[in-house]
Amino acid sequence: MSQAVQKVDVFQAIADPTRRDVLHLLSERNQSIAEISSHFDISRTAVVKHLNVLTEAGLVRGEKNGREKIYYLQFEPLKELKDWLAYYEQFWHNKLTKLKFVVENDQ
Amino acid sequence: MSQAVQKVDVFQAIADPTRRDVLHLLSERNQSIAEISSHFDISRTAVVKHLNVLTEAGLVRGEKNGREKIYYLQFEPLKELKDWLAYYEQFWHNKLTKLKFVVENDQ
DNA sequence: CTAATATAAAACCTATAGGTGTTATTTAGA
DNA sequence: TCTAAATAACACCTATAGGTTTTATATTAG
Repeated sequence: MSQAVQKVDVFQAIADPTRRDVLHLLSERNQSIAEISSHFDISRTAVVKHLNVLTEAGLVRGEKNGREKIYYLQFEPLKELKDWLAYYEQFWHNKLTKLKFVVENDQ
Repeated sequence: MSQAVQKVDVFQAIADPTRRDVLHLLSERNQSIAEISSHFDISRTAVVKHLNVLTEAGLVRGEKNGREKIYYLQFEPLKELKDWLAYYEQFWHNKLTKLKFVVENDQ
C-alpha cells in the first residue's frame, strides 16, 4: 500500500494549540525534534507525542538524518479541511444572496 | 458587553465528528434539540452538551420558541479557520512556485 | 572504543471530554 | 387546571489526551 491508514483526522490533529504551533514552526523551517522542542516549555517526550499525532494525520513527515530526525510539513490533509470549509462558505453565500433578494424586494 | 468571551475555540469545537454532524444538520434546516437528537444514537443530554460547546465557540445560536429551543448556524467563527488555512495555502503555493522555477531552470 | 548527543520506548499520573441516568422546571393544549 | 412535551440542571462514570520521569538504543566525534 502506498500510504498507511489515517488514524487521526485532520480536525482532531489541529484542535490542539501546541500542535498548531508546531505546524507554524515547520512552515518557517524544517526542524529536528530537538529544535522543535526548544520552542516549548513542555518536555521533549510530550512534543514527540504531538509529532506522532500530526504524523498519523499526515500533516507532517519525519525523516531520519543521522542521529537526528527532521520533520517536514505536508499539505495534503488540509485539503479535507478546505473542502469542509468550502461547504459552509457556500452555505453562507447562498444565505446572504437570499437575504439581499428579500431586502431589495421589500417595501 | 455585546458578546460573552469565547470559551471554546473553533478548532476544538469542530474536532468532534458528532459536532460536525450537528453543524451539517443545521445547515439543512434550523432545528429544535429534540429534532437534532433524533438523528443520533446518543442521549439527548449528550447532544445538548455538544450544542453547548458549539454555542460557546459561537458556531451556533439557540433561541427559545415556546417550549422548544431552535438552533441556528452562525458563520462568523469559521473566519478564523479560513484565515488559518489561508496561511498554509499560501505557504504551499509559494513552495510549488519555487519548485516549478527549479524544474524549469534545471538541466 | 568511548563519551556525548539525539531519539525511542515504556510506565505512569491527572484532568477532562464524552457519555450516562435522574430529577426539576417551563409551556402548550385538551 | 392537569397532563404531556420539551428543555434544564445535577450527579456521576470511564476512557483517553496530554503531560511526566526513567531507561534503552543509535549515531557521531574525538
